[in-house]
Amino acid sequence: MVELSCKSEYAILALLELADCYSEGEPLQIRQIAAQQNIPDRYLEQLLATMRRSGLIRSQRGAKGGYILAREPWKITILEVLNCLEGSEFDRSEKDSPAQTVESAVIWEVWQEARSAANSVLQKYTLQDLCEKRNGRRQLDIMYYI
Amino acid sequence: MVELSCKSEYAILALLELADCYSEGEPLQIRQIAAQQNIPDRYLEQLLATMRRSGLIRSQRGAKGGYILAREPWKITILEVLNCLEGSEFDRSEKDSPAQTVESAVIWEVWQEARSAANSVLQKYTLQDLCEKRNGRRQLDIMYYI
DNA sequence: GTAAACTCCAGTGGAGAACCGGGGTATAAT
DNA sequence: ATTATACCCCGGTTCTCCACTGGAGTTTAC
Repeated sequence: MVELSCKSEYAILALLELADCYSEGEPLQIRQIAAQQNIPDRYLEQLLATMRRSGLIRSQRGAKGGYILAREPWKITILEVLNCLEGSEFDRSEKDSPAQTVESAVIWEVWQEARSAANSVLQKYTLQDLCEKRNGRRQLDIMYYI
Repeated sequence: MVELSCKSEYAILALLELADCYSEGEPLQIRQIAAQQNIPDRYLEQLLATMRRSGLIRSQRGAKGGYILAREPWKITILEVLNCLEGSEFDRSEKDSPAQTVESAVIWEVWQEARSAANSVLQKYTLQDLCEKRNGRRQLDIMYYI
């Protein structure tokens, strides 16, 4: 019914890369992330920029520069990431519309209930969780290969 | 994070109208629904057409024609309505993408989990439920008015 | 001071949303 | 039968957003 946008997937993929080398303290560069995850680099650049502006990641300019997570991987939830990207411009004044008619209000409430159900799922997963999930999956793949 | 489309809201509003006069067995006309809920009628026509094609409502052509719910109001869930409208054209072969990389697969699974959490909320509400919610709300409004 | 990175701004192509309009067809009432 | 009333089908339009590209500027390591 609602598809995950390409944008959001790219962003999460990039953050997973950053989470991987977070412990090393060395910044990762756009090019490397883009190559690793097969993302158009000029586009990824924009996504990283918006994530930087909302304080999810930090950037280091100049040669040997790149991006680092602003917090530990287990302190960044998937919900945060998606909110940061999807909610780019919104004046809450009318997006969270008070709803003109009674029926609209009722529909809106149901929709909100569904939304918050989804959100609570997205909130319980951190970047760390996804990394571990992935590692587990990789192990499985290796075992099948043998 | 994800807004309810205008289209879907219109559709549900229209169905609520149809649910209201379902017991009478008389068809309701586009114009009346449009006027009642303030929906552009030529647009509403298209939405009703797609809902008819997917068997949610029935139509009566000619003079004294109009639309009627195909089933009782408590047998139509909000999820059904949304699925019918949003999923217009989809070959499941690649929308439910098997995901190329391991990380994509992991992300996709989390997304599915969130989606199905939202869906189970949308599935538990029927048109009947919304009508009752609305009636309750109207009662409240009257009481406040007094 | 130069190369390697990020930063900002601008624009393009395609897709879908939200419409509008015209001509066709079925049906009830006369 | 004819006519008025409604649905039916198809097409086009405008607008916005997504995914992506490009260029000129800025910061930093060496």
